[in-house]
Amino acid sequence: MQKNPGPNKTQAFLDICHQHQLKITPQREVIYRELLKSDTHPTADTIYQIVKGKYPNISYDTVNRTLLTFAEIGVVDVIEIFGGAKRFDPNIKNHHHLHCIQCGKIIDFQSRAYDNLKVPKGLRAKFRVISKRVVLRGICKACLA
Amino acid sequence: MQKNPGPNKTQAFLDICHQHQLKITPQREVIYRELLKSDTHPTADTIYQIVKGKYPNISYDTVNRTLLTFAEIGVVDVIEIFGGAKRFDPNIKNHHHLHCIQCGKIIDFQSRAYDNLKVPKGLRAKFRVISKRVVLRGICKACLA
DNA sequence: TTCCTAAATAATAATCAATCTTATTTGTCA
DNA sequence: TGACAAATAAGATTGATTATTATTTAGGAA
Repeated sequence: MQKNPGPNKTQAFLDICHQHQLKITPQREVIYRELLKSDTHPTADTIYQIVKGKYPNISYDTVNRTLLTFAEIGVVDVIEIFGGAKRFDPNIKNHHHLHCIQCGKIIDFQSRAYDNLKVPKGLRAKFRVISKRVVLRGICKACLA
Repeated sequence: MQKNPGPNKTQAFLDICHQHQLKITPQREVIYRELLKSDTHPTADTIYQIVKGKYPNISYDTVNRTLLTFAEIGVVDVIEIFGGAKRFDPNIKNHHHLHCIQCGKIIDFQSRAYDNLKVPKGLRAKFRVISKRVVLRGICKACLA
């Protein structure tokens, strides 16, 4: 029972690439596909290691650049983790983070309430808010045990 | 009219060092003093450049290690900025961030409402929350102009 | 279909932040 | 004061990311 990206997501990806005048290359396709299959916020290097199994000639730079390009056109999200490499997340729905300060793990969660947080009145004149994210730092279940 | 750290803050700093059995070295004192004077969330390198003016022999490693030590004993806060070096913040009161995605600036703000955010019910069993931070990403006033 | 061109890639070098190693120096306490 | 553990300086090392450049290729035009 493997998670299946489904043709819909893949098609949407191709459409967005076209919208942005990005060429569809085998590298981009395989990178996107592998990222979709993942559920652990992989780093560029993790994706690189996986993809290299199928395309031994691919370079790390291509993987990293491609993932950043994906972030620019909005098909993936980039997560910055304290003290570590960037992580890429195919889940682009607005979400928030649990950050375990023991093991460093980042866990996504959804919260309608957090999505709808009110921006403090005093700020509205000084800053145009585009997105909101709540980061809860603490200890995850595994580390508590 | 320069911002003055004041003897109280300095004394509190010395006390906390003693509590943690940290030796009081000239390097630690000057690094702490310069960080207190700053209001721009400097990086380790920024502090290094400033301190080097007074102690030409100080090494980057010492500045960086010292700042991390300060973070461990809770006298400074560490901020992770998307795609950049760690930044250090002498303001350890709970606070939140505006992150301008244009110029990269981080602006602190206080919000009682955000401090008191409710943790979603479903999470409480899975995660022990220690601190909460809201990051509002958008465009700052200067960049809007 | 074939050709052309701009875009993308691979390979490598360079950069930047952060950490480690080791010899030396220095706070702190007895 | 003297001893010793802690801290520092200097330089090397690691790891992630970005830049450079020559080569290849996707995709539109003829």
